[in-house]
Amino acid sequence: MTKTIDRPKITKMSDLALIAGVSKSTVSRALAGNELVNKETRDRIAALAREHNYRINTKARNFRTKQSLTIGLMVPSSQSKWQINDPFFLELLGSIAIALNERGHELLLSSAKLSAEHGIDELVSQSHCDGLIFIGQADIHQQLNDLASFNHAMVVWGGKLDDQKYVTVGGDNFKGGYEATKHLLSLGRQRVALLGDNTTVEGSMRFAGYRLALEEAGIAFDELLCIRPEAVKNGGMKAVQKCYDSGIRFDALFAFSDILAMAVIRALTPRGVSIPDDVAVVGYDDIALAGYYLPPITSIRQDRELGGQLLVEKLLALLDGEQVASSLLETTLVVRQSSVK
Amino acid sequence: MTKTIDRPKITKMSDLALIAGVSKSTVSRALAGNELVNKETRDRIAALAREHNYRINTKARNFRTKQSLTIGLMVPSSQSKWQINDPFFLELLGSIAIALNERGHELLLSSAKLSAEHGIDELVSQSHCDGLIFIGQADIHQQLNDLASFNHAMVVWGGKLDDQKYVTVGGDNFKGGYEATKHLLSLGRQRVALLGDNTTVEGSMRFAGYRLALEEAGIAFDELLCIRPEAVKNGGMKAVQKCYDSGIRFDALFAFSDILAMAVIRALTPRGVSIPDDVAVVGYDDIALAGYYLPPITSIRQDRELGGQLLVEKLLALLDGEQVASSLLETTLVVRQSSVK
DNA sequence: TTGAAAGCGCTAACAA
DNA sequence: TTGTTAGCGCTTTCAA
Repeated sequence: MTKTIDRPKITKMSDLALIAGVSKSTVSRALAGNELVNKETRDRIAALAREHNYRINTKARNFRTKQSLTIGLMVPSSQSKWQINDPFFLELLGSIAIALNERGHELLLSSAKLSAEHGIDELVSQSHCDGLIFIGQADIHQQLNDLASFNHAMVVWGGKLDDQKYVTVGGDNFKGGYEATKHLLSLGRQRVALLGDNTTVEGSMRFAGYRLALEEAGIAFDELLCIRPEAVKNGGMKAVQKCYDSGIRFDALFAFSDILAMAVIRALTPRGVSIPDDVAVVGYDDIALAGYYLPPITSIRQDRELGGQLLVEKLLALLDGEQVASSLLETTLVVRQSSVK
Repeated sequence: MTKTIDRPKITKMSDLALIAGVSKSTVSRALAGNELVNKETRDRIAALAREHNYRINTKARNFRTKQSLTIGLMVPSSQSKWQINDPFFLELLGSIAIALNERGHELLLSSAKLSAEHGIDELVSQSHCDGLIFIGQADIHQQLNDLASFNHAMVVWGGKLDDQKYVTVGGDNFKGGYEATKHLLSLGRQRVALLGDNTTVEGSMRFAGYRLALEEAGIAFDELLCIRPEAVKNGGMKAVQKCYDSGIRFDALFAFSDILAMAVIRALTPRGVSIPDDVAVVGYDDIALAGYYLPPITSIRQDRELGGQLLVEKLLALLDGEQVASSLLETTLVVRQSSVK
């Protein structure tokens, strides 16, 4: 009786070692590119591995080396669901994924909501990743600080705060707010309204920029022109409608996001207000669709490619035990037809 | 000399076992909620774990159990970069993340491009996940089939094909195309143009629906009215402009995505064409921004919440060794002002 | 330059 | 109901 000898399936290092006629350790070293192993032997083992379709077991490897080459991404949200309704975040996400991948890491998406019982630290220790990227500080600055002091490798997309213990990468919100407003004023507009939440970290800085620009132009700040989006669906549009219908008039508006800028346009157009003739509008973030709108939206651009790259670089540096500083990214004004015909 | 006895840091199960006065195995069972262990003991150990801030080592656990509770998500792209420029995919991504999380799984984002040297199977074996979700079949149907026959747990968002060996969840593209066209015809429009790539799996089915609707209305198909977006930035807009400027006229247009519908509107509006008076436009996907556009865009809605949920359920069932069938999701027409005043 | 051996922290078969 | 024991597949000292 002849046994059918089909090539045995190579699933572990020891199998490959057997075939190669060397020890497990040598295979391990060879596959890791360790120079201790003869270049010749190394190549031979690599070839053998390829030939037998052997792939190192990452789970065993990660377990043994106590690292995963995986980075977790969290989008803090006080809401119950994973709410990346902000296209900007999504675009940033893409650039982070690319940057990580180029460096041989994987990206783990955490849809986890933060709550009292399930704090961040629980998430962190549960998640199978070496480091963390947070997109947005929202209202969890304190929690982030706590986490950072626990010595977790983490970076945050957002603004820099005085007492902050974590590393951030973020656009210059102050400058962005300043430039948006200045642009509107330079068009000769006198009554520049504001639409956005100025209680968040980012919002308050944009607000400060807005105020400075007004001040420099010698225009008094008018609380009535500060519109807060309501916390409901189409909240931005409703707030603007309410404001306008109450008789308040303005000839320009700076919105804290492109989505809000679109809301303004949708609110005012049906009321016979022409954009930009009657009201010039500037948004923020310059999301892809900003240029697709009608009229195309003037916006403050934040470089998400660079942002994602920096977040990743800093985090990996942190993991290597290096000292890392926060970065403030340049913003640029992209002029389109929502402000200038 | 007195030794300072600070509470030892509990990092492994055996430590906790020592404290609890039981064996490692019992702790393991207790923490896993195994009913074999006395409810009393179980609770005691759980309390102890919490008290000592012990968290099970997931890497060791995953290694041992040969599973990771992690699902990989891939967006096939022939491009060199991770191109989720399609907002619909991003919204689907969100619902997948939520569905996975509710079931205790994590989501690994693969930004990997597919190429000749680095095929899918390599990606799969490299990645640390139990199963895979593909968003879109694009042009890799054959590769997906190969992969599926290799017995990989995988589900695909997309259309169902005859020779397909993998499980899909997707909208009814045929019906979607049919309804979009029928809607336009029901408005009394006679010359319904089409904007989209009808060579993809999804596109060809929408195209078939379009043709059927025309046929039923007794309107001859006109090749000239089929506009293909160019493979460049703003390709949709350019293609429509070129078509229009060459003198071709139509009174309605069905676009294969909302983004394309926006492109149509941007292309025609400056030429004095009124939407929807002169040309009624229908898009596809009903992305969040479709309702935000000016005019708001009539669109074929695909239920992404349900889609994400089904993808996840099917994949987990597959992992449990169950037999799973593909799903065709209902589409609904959402009428807005781009087609009806 | 290579091999032998120990062990990462956990689970699960088997025994008690 | 609990404990004992034997690994999972890999990396890494240490010794040769």
